[in-house]
Amino acid sequence: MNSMEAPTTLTGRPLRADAQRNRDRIVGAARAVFAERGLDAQMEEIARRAEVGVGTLYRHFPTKEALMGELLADRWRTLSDQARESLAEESDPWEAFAGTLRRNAETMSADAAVRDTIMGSDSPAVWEHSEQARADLLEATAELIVRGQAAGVLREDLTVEDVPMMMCGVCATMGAGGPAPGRLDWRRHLELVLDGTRRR
Amino acid sequence: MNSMEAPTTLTGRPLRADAQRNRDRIVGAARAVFAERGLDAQMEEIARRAEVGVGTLYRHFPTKEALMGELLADRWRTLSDQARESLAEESDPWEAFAGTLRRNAETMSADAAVRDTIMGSDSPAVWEHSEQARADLLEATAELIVRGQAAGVLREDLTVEDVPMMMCGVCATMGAGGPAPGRLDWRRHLELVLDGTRRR
DNA sequence: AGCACACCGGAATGCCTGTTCCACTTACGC
DNA sequence: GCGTAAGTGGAACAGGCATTCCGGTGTGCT
Repeated sequence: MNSMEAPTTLTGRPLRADAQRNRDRIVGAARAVFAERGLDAQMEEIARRAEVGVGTLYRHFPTKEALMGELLADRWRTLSDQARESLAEESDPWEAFAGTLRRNAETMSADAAVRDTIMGSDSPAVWEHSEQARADLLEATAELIVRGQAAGVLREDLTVEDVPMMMCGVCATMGAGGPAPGRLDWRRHLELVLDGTRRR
Repeated sequence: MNSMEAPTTLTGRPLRADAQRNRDRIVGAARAVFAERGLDAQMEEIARRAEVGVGTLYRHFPTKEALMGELLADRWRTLSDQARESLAEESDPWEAFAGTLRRNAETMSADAAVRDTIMGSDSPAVWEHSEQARADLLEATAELIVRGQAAGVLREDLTVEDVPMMMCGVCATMGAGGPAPGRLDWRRHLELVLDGTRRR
């Protein structure tokens, strides 16, 4: 689960050994830099961290958005994997639901770029590449909800679409120590929100 | 309530008539442009909309952040005025609390720049100018909470700081039709969150 | 009316960042 | 070993945008 890329070039041939190595380095560096700096990480920094020239970076990914798109799809795979794990392992429907949201929130708290993307003040180009992966995540989420509702622990009117919405909200409070006075505690925020999804 | 500016120049003298007129135009234009474009509105557009040269704009406000800071303080006055109104007019503690949040959310939904500021991925320079106004808002909010808790309609552990946090979350879903697939409905989000603040 | 000085406009400046270009290396099949 | 297509680095380019500069303009006061 959760691999990364078809290692072929457009002519069908497999990537040359050094090219493949560089590609991996770039993806790794991008993951790190995007995670800490968010969507406005700089291409040059990514290149530097990958110990590669910018030119090389652009040989592998046509634009910044394409690069981010790749990572985004991967992140969504992570999230839906985690959801499906809860679905399989956890027998208590409430814990399965709440636990998934908690775990996924934890994941997003470590990646500023996904947060930025989810809160989406940016171009659609980033999203395009990952429709499928996102759909998978929604599917898993839907199952969690149905199960919770069947057990009578989740409000009847809770929708799949509500979850990304709430997560978007929680992500907004994760901005690493922004200038907003008074500490924001996203874990608490999440608990508050979760309580709002409980069957009264 | 809710005025705007000391109309004096640094030498103490009152502003020249035309200067005062321009200043007003600038503030008006800035309010509009910031409201619709958010924090990354462009100075040139503000100047254009105010029918004024950029130079003039900079004569009145040293930087973009200073200008935004001014508007921000004003917005906070709006919000706390609304809170105090509820406090005075509404006798039902729950409605006073929930109504204020609803009204204030409605206000913020009309102003992209405050939203951006609250979600704060930006410089502290903007905030500085409005500490006082923000403190006022928190004070009013605190009263709403205390009253609600006394009446037993709000969870006992709800804090003043929780409110900006939740509002921050709701604001995140207001991004005017961002690229995120599936419509986000901030009003629903707010209701969900409000339910989370209710006494069980 | 006439003079100073406050004000104005907007072209020009400077910086930041994504993207392109191309002379130079290097992997790999023969 | 050699030739060549694939791959590389990083200087240079381009567009966007806040901010500055300064020659010109109009207000307010006497």
